[in-house]
Amino acid sequence: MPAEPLYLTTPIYYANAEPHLGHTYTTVVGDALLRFWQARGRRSFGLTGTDEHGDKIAQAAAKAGVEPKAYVDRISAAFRTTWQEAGFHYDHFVRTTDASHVAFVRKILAEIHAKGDIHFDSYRGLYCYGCERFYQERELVNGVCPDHRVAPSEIAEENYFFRMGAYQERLLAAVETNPEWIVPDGYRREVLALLREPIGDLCISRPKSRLTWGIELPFDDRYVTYVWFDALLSYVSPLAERGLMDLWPAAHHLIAKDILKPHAIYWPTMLMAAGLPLYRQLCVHGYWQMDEAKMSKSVGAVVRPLDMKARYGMDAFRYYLLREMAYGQDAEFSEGALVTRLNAELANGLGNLASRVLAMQQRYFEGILQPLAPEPPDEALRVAFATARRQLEAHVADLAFHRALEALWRALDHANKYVVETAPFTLAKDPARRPRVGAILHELCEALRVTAQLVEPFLPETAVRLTALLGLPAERLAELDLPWGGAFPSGHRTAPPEALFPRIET
RNA sequence: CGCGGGGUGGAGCAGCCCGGUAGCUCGCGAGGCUCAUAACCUCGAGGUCGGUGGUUCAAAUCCACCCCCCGCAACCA
Repeated sequence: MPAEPLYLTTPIYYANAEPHLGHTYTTVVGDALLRFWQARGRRSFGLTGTDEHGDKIAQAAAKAGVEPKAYVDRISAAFRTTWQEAGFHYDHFVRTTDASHVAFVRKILAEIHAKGDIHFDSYRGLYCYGCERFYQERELVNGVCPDHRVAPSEIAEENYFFRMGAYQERLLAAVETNPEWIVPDGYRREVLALLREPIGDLCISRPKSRLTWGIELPFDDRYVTYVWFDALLSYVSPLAERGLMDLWPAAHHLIAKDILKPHAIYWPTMLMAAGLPLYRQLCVHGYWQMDEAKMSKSVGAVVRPLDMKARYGMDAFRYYLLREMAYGQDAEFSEGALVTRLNAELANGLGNLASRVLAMQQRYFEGILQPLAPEPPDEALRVAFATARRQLEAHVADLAFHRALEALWRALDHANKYVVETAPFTLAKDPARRPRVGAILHELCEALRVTAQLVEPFLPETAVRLTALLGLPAERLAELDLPWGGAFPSGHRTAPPEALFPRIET
């Protein structure tokens, strides 16, 4: 396994609404990756958090009748408690209102300004006083603001601009020479297409007359910085604060496709200007499409993660998200499909296998493990699980979680066939065949143990429960290289079965 | 106009990057088993892999063109 550490980030979620399906998906992926690599001995550090400044938040707060800080305190807390109740792992939760982050942003802005990459200029555009924002001509409907139905005024405003274009060539070279830098490849091609056009300058300030909810520029107190300089730097500021800057070059950013441009264009040029190394990889995923006709009324257009947890269990929800979407592509979210997978793959596949094995183990041997005595079908079973591990690990390294799970389920299918083919329940009727029955069940207990280990990053609760049912200590979960046959000492006793995934009747 | 993604048995999808028996889940038909969460196993029906042309001994997979569908186009993962 790689010696290089892993610094994994989710986006720093914009704190203008409570956590929904999109946030949850990215965070599930992050959690699964952290668990996966930690189990394999890789040093890792996970970051998530909330992006709390800006227009939209000031407006949302005003609408809610509270101060911006009170508003973001509430939303940020909602994210944190949601992730906690969902059982997600991460090492740091950053808020862009953290004092250390604010200080870090000001420091970087001052440095880039001193270096000459930030200049003051006049910006001319179509401004709607009702919306308090500029419009592009193509956004207007018949020349008027779509909300207020009035023609915007052309006004000039002075602002600070980051000379992003100065780094365009270096950025292009970086994208061209490193094909793994932005994955999947479709998104890299999209970035290359963007870089065929001049990227120009990036407006990075807002006058306080228009927006006060932001970080004041260190070189002009009439302005606050706007959005990206603030938000993107939150990937770095927690490391600086904690003395972990050595992790920075190992940064892998998980994002959805809507924020590709800021991450693939603004961010690397900002890093170049700041004299920091580039992040290691940008991992871009698609959207969950919602077909409202297929959603139950109680769910509606917004899928709340804790509702899903309450209804189906967190592991089933995680399984569905990871199994259904091919990372990078869009997928459709449907509760019906979730239930189908829960029943077919979790309950009938994994759950039922555990149930039948533990039941026989209980019935024939009162839970006591019997000695192994490998025969050809047993060897084939071992090969199936060894193959599953190899494929699963290769697919996770490729972010192909759907294929990783599929690979493990092929082994589980093999195990279910193995039960029918070796028919321990038939052999058990013949006292002379009892040792063979015991050996078969031992093989199956090993299969379940390996399953618990391999599935842990994706279904952490299930892994723990299955390990406990096998009568093993939780630490065993991390011992991935324990040889087949080495998990159960002589006289070991397994627990009576219990349903890991009750079927959802439809 | 541009960019991206799709078009694979009844439904939903994977496979395509690294050409060589078309796979998964659901649904349907028949049978088996009885350890198990009416679960499990076997067999079967059902596909000219959007179209045309090309490369190749060989193409769902590579290339070209075309036809449909869906997103994006300065701040929703």
